[in-house]
Amino acid sequence: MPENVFDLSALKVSCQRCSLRHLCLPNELTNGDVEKLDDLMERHSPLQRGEFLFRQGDRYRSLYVVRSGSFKTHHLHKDGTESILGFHLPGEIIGLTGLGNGEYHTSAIALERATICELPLHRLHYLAQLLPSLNEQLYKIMSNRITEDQEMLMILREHTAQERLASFVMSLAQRFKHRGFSSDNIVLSMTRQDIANFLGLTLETVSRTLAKLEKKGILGIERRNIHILDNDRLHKLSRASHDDPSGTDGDRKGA
Amino acid sequence: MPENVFDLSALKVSCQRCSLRHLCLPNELTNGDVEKLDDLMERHSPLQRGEFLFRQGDRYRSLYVVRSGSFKTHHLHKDGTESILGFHLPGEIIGLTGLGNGEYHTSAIALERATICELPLHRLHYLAQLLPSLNEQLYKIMSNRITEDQEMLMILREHTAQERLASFVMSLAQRFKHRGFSSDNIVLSMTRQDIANFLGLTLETVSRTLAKLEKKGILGIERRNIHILDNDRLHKLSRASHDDPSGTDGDRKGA
DNA sequence: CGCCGAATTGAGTCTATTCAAATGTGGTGG
DNA sequence: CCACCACATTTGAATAGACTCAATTCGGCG
Repeated sequence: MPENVFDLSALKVSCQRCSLRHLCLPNELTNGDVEKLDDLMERHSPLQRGEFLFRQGDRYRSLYVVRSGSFKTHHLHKDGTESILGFHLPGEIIGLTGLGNGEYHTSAIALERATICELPLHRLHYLAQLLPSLNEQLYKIMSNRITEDQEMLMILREHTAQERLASFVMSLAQRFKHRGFSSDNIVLSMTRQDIANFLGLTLETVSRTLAKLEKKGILGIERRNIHILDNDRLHKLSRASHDDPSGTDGDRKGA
Repeated sequence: MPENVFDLSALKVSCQRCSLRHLCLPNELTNGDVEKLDDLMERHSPLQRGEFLFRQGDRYRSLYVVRSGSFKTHHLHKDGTESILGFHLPGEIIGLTGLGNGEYHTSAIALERATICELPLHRLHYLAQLLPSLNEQLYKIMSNRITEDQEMLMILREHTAQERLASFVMSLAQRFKHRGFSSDNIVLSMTRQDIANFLGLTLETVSRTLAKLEKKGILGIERRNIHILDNDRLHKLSRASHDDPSGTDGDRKGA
């Protein structure tokens, strides 16, 4: 790649000049505080696709922020099956779980070539004194994370396959948009199986449902590339049953 | 009940003498620190069944700890339906969501007569400086909460009605046990509808499934009272499909 | 005693699953 | 260049678990 504007790993990185600054830990911090934070953070060489950032059961080391690329976190059950707990885009935090008992209870895996910033645990300990505003920021981040997980709970409990997929696509689109990327042309870095696992469906159902959304003219799908053709109808599908009783699509759930 | 040993609201309460001390915020704090915390906390007169502790959309006020009784938190959708996000027993924290955007995104309702302790937000702000160990404790609590929500996600995605119910009952039993109550005789303070909503099922399915567990001799059920008759089989049912491939019960999911 | 909500029980339906096979894609090596 | 393999994805048919609709029972309370 001759000119990759977003390949942050090639630059001498700093929070201050990072394009993700407003999405990430430094959000809402003063310039002086960002400078202090900068000294606490560590950077590393990129991870390749499939590489582990940490493994379930590892002693808790650090809080991580995705700088480029994407990750998935998953929990491994004793019988070998896995549960995907989330996908993580640039600017998002990995490693909020595990502070409680001192070890990660999930594994984090790069879905593509990716870079991260690291905030080691031992620095977290005196961070509250050094950077009170970052301490508050961390409270907010964790609180938001709880809220997000709870929203996911609601989606899983009350939504059909179609609604889950619609929510999933919209969520990704919004997160892309928030990062300055196109919001109606998203690239999936995960497999259908990963999506199915995350949404509590089978990969067949994901495939079928995406095909159905394509046939309706709501999405354009070519392998990992998804074009959002009709945002309004997608939005209606994603939460129609709860927040918007109207609907223009033909087939609906139930009698 | 003429002599209710656990009716803490009748005592002049303090964290130091509170029987919940080791379950609650003061956990792992030194005596001196608990004394400081004591000064930050506020107590109130009891709430009656059905009373709101706070409502969705209220400006964020405080972190709450259940002292006695129980609560449910739920999110109200625009169409009037509700999603129950959790049940809260003595020693458990309410109000971790909402720190992020400054307002509660759920409502908290007493399921029975209940008392709470309150830690106002404006005190949280300087708490990090005053009580560094409590600050760390709060990180742990929030981290654990994220972990719990994620475990709930896994249950909802991969478990049948029977497995969900088994997990739910076991979770309650463990939490009761942890509080010094009987672990094989639990009293439900919530309705079947609440349980169904929480587990992503219908109340009919909850009723039927509980009946099935009773017929198997695993549970004894009389209205809101549940006796755990066969803990081993209950445990197997709750997560047999993932963490324990063996099973002694007759009917299983799938082919 | 009768009302009302909570809970149980029954019958039929539907969504998503399971099992199965085919298609497509990318990479490897002859 | 193309055969071949591994893997992801699509598509089809049948099954099953949970849902919806509906009626009944139970229990508390005025």
